[in-house]
Amino acid sequence: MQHLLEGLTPAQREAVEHVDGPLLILAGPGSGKTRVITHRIAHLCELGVPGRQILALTFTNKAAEEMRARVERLVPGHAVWLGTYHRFCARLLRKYAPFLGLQENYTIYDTDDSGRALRRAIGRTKVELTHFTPDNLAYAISWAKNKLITADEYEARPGHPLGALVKRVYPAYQEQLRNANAADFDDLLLHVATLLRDNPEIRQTLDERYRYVLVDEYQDTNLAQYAIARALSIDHPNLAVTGDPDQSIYGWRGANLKNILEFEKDFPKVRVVRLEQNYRSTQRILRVASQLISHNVQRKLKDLYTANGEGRPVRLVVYPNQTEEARAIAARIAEEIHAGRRRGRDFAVFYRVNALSRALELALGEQGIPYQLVNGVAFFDRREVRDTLAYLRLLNNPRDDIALLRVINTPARGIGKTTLDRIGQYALAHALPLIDAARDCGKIDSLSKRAVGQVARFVGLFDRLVAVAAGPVEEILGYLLEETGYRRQFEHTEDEENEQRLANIEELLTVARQFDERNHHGRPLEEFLEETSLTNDTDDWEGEADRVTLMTLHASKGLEFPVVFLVAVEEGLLPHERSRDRLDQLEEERRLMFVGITRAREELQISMSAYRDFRGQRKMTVPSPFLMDLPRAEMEVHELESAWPDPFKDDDPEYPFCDDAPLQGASVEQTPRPSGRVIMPPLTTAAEMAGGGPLPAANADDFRQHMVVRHPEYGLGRVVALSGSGPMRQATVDFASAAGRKKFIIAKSPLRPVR
DNA sequence: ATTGAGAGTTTTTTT
DNA sequence: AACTCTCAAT
Repeated sequence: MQHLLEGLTPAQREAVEHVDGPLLILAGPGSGKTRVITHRIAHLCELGVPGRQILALTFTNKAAEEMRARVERLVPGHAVWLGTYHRFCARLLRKYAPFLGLQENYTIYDTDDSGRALRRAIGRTKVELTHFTPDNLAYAISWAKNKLITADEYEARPGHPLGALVKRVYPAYQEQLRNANAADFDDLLLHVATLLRDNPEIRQTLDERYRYVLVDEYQDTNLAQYAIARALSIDHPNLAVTGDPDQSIYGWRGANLKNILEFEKDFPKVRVVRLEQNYRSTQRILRVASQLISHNVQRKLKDLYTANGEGRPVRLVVYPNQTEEARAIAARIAEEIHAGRRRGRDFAVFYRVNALSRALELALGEQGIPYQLVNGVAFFDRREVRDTLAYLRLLNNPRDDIALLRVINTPARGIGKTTLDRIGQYALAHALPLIDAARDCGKIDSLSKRAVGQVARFVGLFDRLVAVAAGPVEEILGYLLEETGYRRQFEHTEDEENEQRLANIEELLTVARQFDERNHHGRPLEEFLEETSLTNDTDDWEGEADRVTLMTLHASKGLEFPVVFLVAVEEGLLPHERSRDRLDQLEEERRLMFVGITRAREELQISMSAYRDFRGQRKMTVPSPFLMDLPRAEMEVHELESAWPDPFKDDDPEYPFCDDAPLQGASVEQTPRPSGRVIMPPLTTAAEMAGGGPLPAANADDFRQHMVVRHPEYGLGRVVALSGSGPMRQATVDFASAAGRKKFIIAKSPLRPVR
């Protein structure tokens, strides 16, 4: 037992040794929170608490996996229930489905599915969507669910047109789901919360069963999650929550900061432990973080301190455009790696939105640096994967109309919209799921003879598939891919896209095989579907892999890296344009940046670029107001006084900056700025960032005839001729500048393609 | 019923 | 820029 307490501070130890009664751990970034939680779980285990009485809830799969691994290492073999809220609820719902009008094989609809269901519901209610989009409605319904407002209970605020619409559509949508034996993400929580509220015996049983409940990232709980945690902690109020109000970044998902701020009201006898010492970052990084977050008004004061060293100055850099930004970062990473000072996995680059990853991917690719994109295009969102899974879902839950609509004509079977409409009408009239209506297609008069034949064939196919649906998932998949002809449509073509599709299908088969190996009980299909619905990526972030990590700020929460780059800190992006108008949203954006900064252990660079291509357009940026919140005086600021172009006489948006800016690494004091607007002209080229070392060679294969390229001395030019190959490949370039026409050996030249 | 062109629209973050 | 949706031609 002693090993669990070794090396802990008194505060940490207090939290770990706490056994009965409510516990609130207020943990700043890098304060060893995960360590405390996992050690506390282990401690409980060693005290003899059976693992099944411990319930640890997280928000992300990543956090859950991390914790599971650490608990397993500390006390192997204890079956603690550890996972995300959604997964916990999904499990519970399997068991108690009938209480909520569902069957145990219910389907979990993700955002895409529920959007489709919602569209159908809108169609059924015949409401006019003149002023709103389905997305508006979806958001409003989700909001209501997070607030524990059911379809029956929903009341529109007087004079709110959207509310009036929701009042009509929400029940219809809910009926869709119920008929399809499906639940959306929000339902998972809402149903369980309702279950616990309306069934005292069940609540009591579960309270008894889950004696010790832990909730991580409590600042991110919404009302439904809050209600669930509370309901499980009435007879046995051993609820331990951890969180940091300054790291609340999910307000848009209904997270309610009050839950953590008022925890002490809910449980007057709570023990509060504050973990404020930071073990992660240098003093400088921490000061930047503190200074930034201190600008939030809605905040409890908190001191962050560390015994770590001063560290290197935090750098603030302005680049001319995002390509330069990405290249400079890539070059810097490459240099550190080649010099043997760092490894790939020491680095992370954070950005506000996924769309910003592309320039970075490209630049890292040019340098040959392996990187890992976290939560980019989610594997399970790809069309072929969704199609295939839809087949599985239909097999598992034949009432899943959304799945049926997805697969009935995929691949094309000559069952078109008209046919489907007619079947849909029949289904509606007879209160049948679509599959049963399809089975009755012979009785539907309006159908053409040909249509009846096609539909009947599909039903036959479906029945053949159902016959194998109890087996291992990989077998079901393999069979259905053949039998449906789904795989065939991508085979025997040269099409690169089709090959990618096939590869993804193979990948899905691998996922299935791995699942089968791990799971030998009960209902493989059902559990496989649950797992895939609640996970968004197969290649979860592997801290082990020696790769540079690229991810959104949201995804970075809970992680740490020796070196962090935070890019595109620009007005409209961070803070995001949709968060500008409301103070609470703006403060959430600031917290988001705070989270990003505090991921860094040793080095941090914050950057923006003067121009950015976004949504297909090149625009001059405005520095993020958050940059004004930073202690610029003690940072290493890279900027030039003179080079900022006049935005009003910008007739050449291509390249407003000279390339040979006399830029040294020395820190430049920030000058006073007029009228609250930061003037931060650019500087810093890839060459400069690389510390004056030789430029990494360009990849000669990237050059094409007519391509626009850039030369640090001659500026922009166009490739007029290419010759040779490999290291001797030459390019002839016409420069716009006085340099005129020049010839280069690409590998030895500093030529770079533009974008 | 299927395909293709053109228009139109969109985009935060996650389960 | 990339994607989806709509509508018309096949």
